[in-house]
Amino acid sequence: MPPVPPTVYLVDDDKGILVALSRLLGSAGYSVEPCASAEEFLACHDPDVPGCAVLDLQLPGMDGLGLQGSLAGEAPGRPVIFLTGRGDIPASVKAIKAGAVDFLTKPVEASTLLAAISAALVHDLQARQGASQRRAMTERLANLTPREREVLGQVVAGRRNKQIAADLGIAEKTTKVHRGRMMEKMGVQSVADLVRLVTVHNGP
Amino acid sequence: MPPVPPTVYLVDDDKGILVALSRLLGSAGYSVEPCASAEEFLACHDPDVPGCAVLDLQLPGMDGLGLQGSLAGEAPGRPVIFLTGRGDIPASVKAIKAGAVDFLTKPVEASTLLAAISAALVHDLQARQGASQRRAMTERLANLTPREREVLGQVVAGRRNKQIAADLGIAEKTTKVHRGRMMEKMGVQSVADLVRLVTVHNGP
DNA sequence: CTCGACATGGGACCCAAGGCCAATTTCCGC
DNA sequence: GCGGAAATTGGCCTTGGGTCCCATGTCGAG
Repeated sequence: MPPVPPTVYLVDDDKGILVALSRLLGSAGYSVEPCASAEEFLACHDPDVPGCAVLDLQLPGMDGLGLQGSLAGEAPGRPVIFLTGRGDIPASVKAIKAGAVDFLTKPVEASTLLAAISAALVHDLQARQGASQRRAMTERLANLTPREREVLGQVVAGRRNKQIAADLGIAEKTTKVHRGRMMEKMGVQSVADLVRLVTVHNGP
Repeated sequence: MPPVPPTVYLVDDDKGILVALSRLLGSAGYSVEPCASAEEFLACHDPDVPGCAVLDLQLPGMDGLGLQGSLAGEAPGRPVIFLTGRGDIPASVKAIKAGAVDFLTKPVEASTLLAAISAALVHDLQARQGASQRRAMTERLANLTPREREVLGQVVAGRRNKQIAADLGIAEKTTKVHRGRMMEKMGVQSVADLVRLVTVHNGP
C-alpha cells in the first residue's frame, strides 16, 4: 500500500532458507534484503528505510544476539525477529528482554512469520513517528538562545516570571521578553502545551 | 532491612522443590509462601504484601501461564518469575512478553534465582510506588465536583477561562471559581504542575 | 568597522488569573 | 421543609502574563 514498501532484512547463513523466505516475503509484498552474515547485513542496512530484521541466532562472526545489540544502539531501533533452528530458552529470554518482537523456531509456519513481521512493522512505524517528533523537538530546542532555554526550564517547572527573574538575576521585564520569544519559537500558545511538549520529549 | 520483609510466593507441584527453595529463600531473608497449585496460591495470595511469585509452568489445574494472566489482571501486577523443568521456547517467549521478569529452567543456580528475585522485587517496589501515586491522584479527582473536573480537563488542554466559559455556557467568573477550587483541591500552584500531575497519572 | 544575534530593560497598555465579599438557585438527604 | 453542598454570578481590586515601541550594550562574523 505505501509508495515505499517496507523492507525485511533476512540474515541467515543457510542459503536455502534465504531463498525460500525471500520468495515467501516477496510474494507478500515486502521488499527483501537477504544477507548471509551480520557483517553483510550491517553493510547493506539503511536505518532510514522502514522495515524489520529477521535474524538467525547462529551466524558466522557476530551472532544474532550480538547483532541485536548493535542494532539497539541505533535510533530508531530496527525491530528484530529471531528465527532459529537450535535456540534455547535462555537465548529466547535474553532476546525478548532485549526488545525482540518475537522469537520463532524453524520450521516456522508462514502465517506465524508473517504475523510477527506485521507486528514488527507496526513497532517500526510507531518508533519512527516517535523519533520524528523527538527530532522536531530537538530542532526547536536548538533554535533557542541559552537564556531562552533557561527560561523554558523554569516555566515548565511552574515558576513565576518574578521568581525566574530573581533566579537569573535580571529584571522581570527581561524574563517576559525571553519567555515570549521562547513560546514563539516552540510554537505553543499555553504553558500546558509547553509542558506536554517537553515531557513527551524527555519521557519515552 | 525493611520492617516487613518481602514475601516470595512459591508455586510448584513438586514438594521437594518447594521445601528446598523455601529453605534457600528463607535463609536469604525472605518470607516464603509455598503453594502446590495455582488455586492454593490464589487463596493465600495477598496483593498488598510486597514481594514476587516464582511459578512452575506445569501445575495441576490452572497452569503457570494462566496464573500469570490472572495475576496481570490485578493491580499492581505481582511480578512473576517462571522456574520450570520442561519449558519450551514458545512458552518462554509468551511468558516474557506477558511481563514475566525472568524465565528460568531447573535445575537453577541459587545465585541466578536470587538475582531474578531481587530484580522482581525492584519491579514490585516501583509498581507499588506508581500505584500509590495513581491512587492518591484518583482520590483527589474524586473530591472534585463534576464542574471542577470539566474545568480541569480544559485547563490541562491549555484553554483560557473565557473559552472554557463559552464551552460550558457559563460566565467567565464562574469558571474562575471552579478553576480556583480545582487547583486548591489538586494541591498545585501552577498550570505546569497540574499538567504534569495529570499526564503522569494517565500515562503509564 | 559594521552588521546581526543576544541580552538587557523602561514605559505604556491590555487581557488573564485569582482573591475577597456577597448573593441566588437547585437539588439531595434527613 | 430545612440544612447543606454545588453551581452560578456580580463587583472590586491585585497580581501576573503578554505585547508594542524603543533603547542600550556586548560580542563575534564578515
